[in-house]
Amino acid sequence: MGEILKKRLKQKKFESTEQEALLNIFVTSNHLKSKIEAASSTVGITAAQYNVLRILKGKYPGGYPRSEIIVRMIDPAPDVTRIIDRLIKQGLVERYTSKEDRRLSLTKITKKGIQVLKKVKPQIDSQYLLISKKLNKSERKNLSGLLEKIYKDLF
Amino acid sequence: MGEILKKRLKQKKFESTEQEALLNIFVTSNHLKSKIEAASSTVGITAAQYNVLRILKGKYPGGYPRSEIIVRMIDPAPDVTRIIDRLIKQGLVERYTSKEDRRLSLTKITKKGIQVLKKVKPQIDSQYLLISKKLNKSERKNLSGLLEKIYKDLF
DNA sequence: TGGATATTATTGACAAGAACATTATTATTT
DNA sequence: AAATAATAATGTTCTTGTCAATAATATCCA
Repeated sequence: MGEILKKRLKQKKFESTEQEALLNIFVTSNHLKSKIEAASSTVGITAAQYNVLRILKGKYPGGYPRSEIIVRMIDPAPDVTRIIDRLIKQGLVERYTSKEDRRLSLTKITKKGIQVLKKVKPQIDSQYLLISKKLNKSERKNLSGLLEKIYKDLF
Repeated sequence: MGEILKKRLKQKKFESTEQEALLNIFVTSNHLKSKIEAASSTVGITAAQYNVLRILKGKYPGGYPRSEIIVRMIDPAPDVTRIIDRLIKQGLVERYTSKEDRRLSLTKITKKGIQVLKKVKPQIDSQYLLISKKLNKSERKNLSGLLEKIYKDLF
C-alpha cells in the first residue's frame, strides 16, 4: 500500500492512514496545479490570474466586485486587487464603478481576456481528460464524495 | 450531488464529473494547507519552512543536500537555497560542507529546530484527527487508492 | 436630518516565494 | 590536463501574502 507515494516522497513509511491520505491529497493537488500553472504560462498568465479570468467569464459581459471574486476562488487569494491590476495591465479585464453602490469597483473580462481563456482551454481540458482516463465515472463520484466528507461543515 | 462544493464556489453546476473531482481535490487541499500554514505561523515559520524542517528531522543528526530536500518535498519548491537561508537566520537549521563531495552543502536541523517542530506537532496532529473523524479507515484507504490512481505513472 | 459606524476598495511597505540566468566550486570523464 | 558535468549560491525581476493606513460611500440610529 502506498508504494507510489513512498517512492515519490522517498519515505519508508507513514505515521498513519490519516497522514497517508493527507499527503496523497497534497501530492495530487500539487501535481495537477502545476499542470494548470504550466498551461496558463503558455498564454502569459499565472494560475491565480487564470482563475480570476475563469470566474469573470461566468458573468460576462457583466462584472463582479472584488469581494465576490474572492469567495468564488478555488484558492482564495487575499490580494485580488493587485491580481486585477496585473490583468488590467495586460488588457484582459477592465474596472468600472457600480452605479447602484458607488463603493463597489466591478471588474469585467474583456474580449481579449475571453480569447486568452479560449486559447488555454484545450490544455485545461487535457487535465480533465487525464482524470477521466485514470478514474471511471463511479470512481470520480466516489472520490468527490470522500473529499466532500472531509471539508463538509468547514465552510 | 456536489451541493457543498457548489455552495463553496457559488457555482450553479459543473462541466463534468472530471471537473468536479478536480475542484474537490483543489478545495480540500487548499483548506488543509491553510490549516498547516496557520499552525506553522504560530511558531513563526511558513508551511514551506515547516516542510523542510520535517524532512531534515528524518535525517537528524545528519543532514541532506539541497537536491535531496527538493525531491522529498510534498510541494516541490524551486528555491530551497533561500528557504534554508531564512531557516538559518532563525537558527533552526545549519549548513556544512560534505567531506565526501565538497560540492555538496548539507543542511541539518538544529536542536532549536527540533523544539519548534515539537511545538507545532499537536496542531498538525489535529488535522489528522480531523480526517480520522470524517473518514473511517476503509474510506481513508479508498481515498488514498483513488488519488494514487490519478498520479500513478506521472512521477 | 446628521453624525457615527460599517463596508468596500485602494495604496504602501515589506517579506516570501517562483522563475530564470549567471557564476563559482568541485567531481568526473576523456 | 583539459573539457564537461554536477551542485549550490547569488542576482534580478515579478507575483503573491500580510498587515496597516487611507479614502470613498452606504447604512444605521439617535
